[in-house]
Amino acid sequence: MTKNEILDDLREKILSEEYTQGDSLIERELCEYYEISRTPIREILWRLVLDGIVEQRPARGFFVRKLGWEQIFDVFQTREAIEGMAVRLACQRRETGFLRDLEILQHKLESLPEDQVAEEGPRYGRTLHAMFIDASANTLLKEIYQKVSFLARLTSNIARHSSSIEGVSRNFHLLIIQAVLDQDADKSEQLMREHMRITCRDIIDTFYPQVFLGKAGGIEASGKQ
Amino acid sequence: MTKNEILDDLREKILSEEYTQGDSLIERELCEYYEISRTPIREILWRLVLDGIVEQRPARGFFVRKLGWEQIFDVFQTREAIEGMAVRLACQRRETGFLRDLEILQHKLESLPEDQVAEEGPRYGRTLHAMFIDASANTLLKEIYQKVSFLARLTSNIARHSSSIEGVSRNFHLLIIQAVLDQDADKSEQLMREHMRITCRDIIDTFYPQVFLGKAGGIEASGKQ
DNA sequence: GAATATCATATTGCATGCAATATAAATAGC
DNA sequence: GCTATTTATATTGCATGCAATATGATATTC
Repeated sequence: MTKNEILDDLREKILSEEYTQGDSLIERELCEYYEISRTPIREILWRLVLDGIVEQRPARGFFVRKLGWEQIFDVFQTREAIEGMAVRLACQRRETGFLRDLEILQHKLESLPEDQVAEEGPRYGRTLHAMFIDASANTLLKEIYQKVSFLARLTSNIARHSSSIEGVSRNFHLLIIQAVLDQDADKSEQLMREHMRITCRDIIDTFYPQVFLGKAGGIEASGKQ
Repeated sequence: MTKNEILDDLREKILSEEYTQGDSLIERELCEYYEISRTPIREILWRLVLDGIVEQRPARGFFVRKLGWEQIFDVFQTREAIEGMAVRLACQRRETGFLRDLEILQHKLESLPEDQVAEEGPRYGRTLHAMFIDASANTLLKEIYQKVSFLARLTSNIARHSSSIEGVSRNFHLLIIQAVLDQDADKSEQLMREHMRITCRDIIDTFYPQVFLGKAGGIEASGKQ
């Protein structure tokens, strides 16, 4: 295994929760498993810190980042900011390649049978969101999104494959695509932000229903002060 | 010098452009200068990569990140997204400590004599922006802002101390503070975003006036495609 | 003289031994 | 029996030698 392959393998193991969140990543164990020495392993671990999914504590070592349910809000609020701006910027793009790709995805989403939305939807969704980030032509936004998307996977592995949530998402994706094709920057951003807020809310409702004790205050009353 | 002191020292040297952007950071030279060995120096360099101001290229080493003028747009667009969301979230905060600090800053800004705006303004500005990020109570947003603020310093060291730009910024800061005190989330976000767009534009106009050749297209016509 | 190939040097990549520190387990004191 | 202290172990932190690679200079060919 090359160093990059080890990096990808370890990242995948963390994202698929083969390692439990909060687990200590012991250098010697990783050395023995991957049959390389501590120095390159440490470099790999620093790269995963850069990805946001591992953290390093001085004199303690490296740990798989632990994200509580309340961090779901943090991730979605950040996505709302980042992806809202990205899709706004993407509206300026008129390259035929980008527009063509967008229309292809539009048709695929439109013609997706209801019973396949839960299975195929998430993949299309990831592609679409990444396309907007690319189209923003903002390297810093892209750099940040990389990290945020890893954390999104880490917070909501479980949320995938819920057919009702994916159905709503597909409708948002179609509306957003149309807004971008129409070069309506305000509308595209507004839709993307609403998409993030609603998806966040749906995930909480579905997987952490106890969070909204009464429905009085919504998020404010939920424990995130 | 402890390792943390070396980290701070090196970061400061990079941010103050004692190292030229794009420069190679040679491990052995740093070792001799700081009188420690390569292993801890490499750890320090990885932390600076995490700060966004250093980049690592395999088999080539570490380099001071090089940001062209066109990256100023990237940084301000990202700040617009991040800080717009942060100030929106900050509007929810009603802790007396936060509100008091805000009012103290408000009075300081109001009573700041015109001829001291260029000198004192930037410092108050940094404090205020950091306060909003803190008040957002979003750890991910804060984490990202850390990096973005370093890059902001790296792109626009020169922009500080321009009294006309700082005068405009002060006025925005006062308006934003009032919006937050009034808990007007929409207005606070809208003002923060406008603040970022205008500051970006002013910096380009002042320090890179050749960018807007004709004033036909604005940013779109400027070279950032 | 220009382009290419070869070689010398500088720099990073890797492995590993020892030191310092944190964790836990066992023991002593109350 | 519980707490505090000591001791033992496990793990990271640091330094350094050697290997692999990239860079730059020199020489060689056309």
